[in-house]
Amino acid sequence: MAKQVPTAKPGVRGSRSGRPIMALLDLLGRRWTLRIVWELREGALTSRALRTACDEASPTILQTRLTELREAGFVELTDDGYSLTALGRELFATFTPLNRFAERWSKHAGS
Amino acid sequence: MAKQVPTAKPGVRGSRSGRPIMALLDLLGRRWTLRIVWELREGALTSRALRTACDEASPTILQTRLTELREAGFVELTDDGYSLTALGRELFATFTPLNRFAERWSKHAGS
DNA sequence: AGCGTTGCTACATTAAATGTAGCAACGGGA
DNA sequence: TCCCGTTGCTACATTTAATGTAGCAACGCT
Repeated sequence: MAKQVPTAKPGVRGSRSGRPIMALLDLLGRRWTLRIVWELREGALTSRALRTACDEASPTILQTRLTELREAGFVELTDDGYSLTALGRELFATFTPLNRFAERWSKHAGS
Repeated sequence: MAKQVPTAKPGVRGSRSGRPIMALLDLLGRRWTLRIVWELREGALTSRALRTACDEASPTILQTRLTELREAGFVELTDDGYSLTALGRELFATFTPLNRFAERWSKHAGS
């Protein structure tokens, strides 16, 4: 079963400070998590396709992150492969300004 | 000197794919990075104060992340301690929807 | 049956983070 | 001037996480 409360696993301190943003930052601040959500933005991917999209990251860690993301309710496994849930799509939507910011950042090109 | 191009260090694959968002996701997807930006949101903090804010994270990794964030142009060291640059404040601004999302997520409370 | 794909796991190696300690440099006081 | 607290930062041994390679069982297809 999925967790009933969106609390990130222990391992990174500050995960259970009670502030949801902390749990979220903790979860998103783990390797490949942001990338996975990003790669699923346009639709479902099979585990292998996701692995390819994530530059052949090790299946071990992808599986770990996918499990975490599923427990958090951001990702689900459908007949088409892994896919963002409605909640996951909401999460991705918050990245949109981040993407635009990244473009500006690249123009900035060093301090 | 700071890097001239906002390319995250090697170590995580997909850092130098040419797409700025990838380099940014890579940088932000490292432990404590998001948290540090978050904790600096309201003003400068000394390295010790930041460490306290980050739940006594090890100074080693905080220093590493601060160096990366400085090279990326998001953080600077002022007389008052570590502080977000104008660019860093822009970055933080993109977190605002994330914060609101985190609140919704906590209400959602498991799938 | 045979093949290819799926999601997923084992496990040894390598890399990163942690925790504790402590450094040199600066700034007050006394 | 000497002491004391603070600053930013580093060393280093231990613990934890990620990587890379291999391979499993289950499903679908022909």
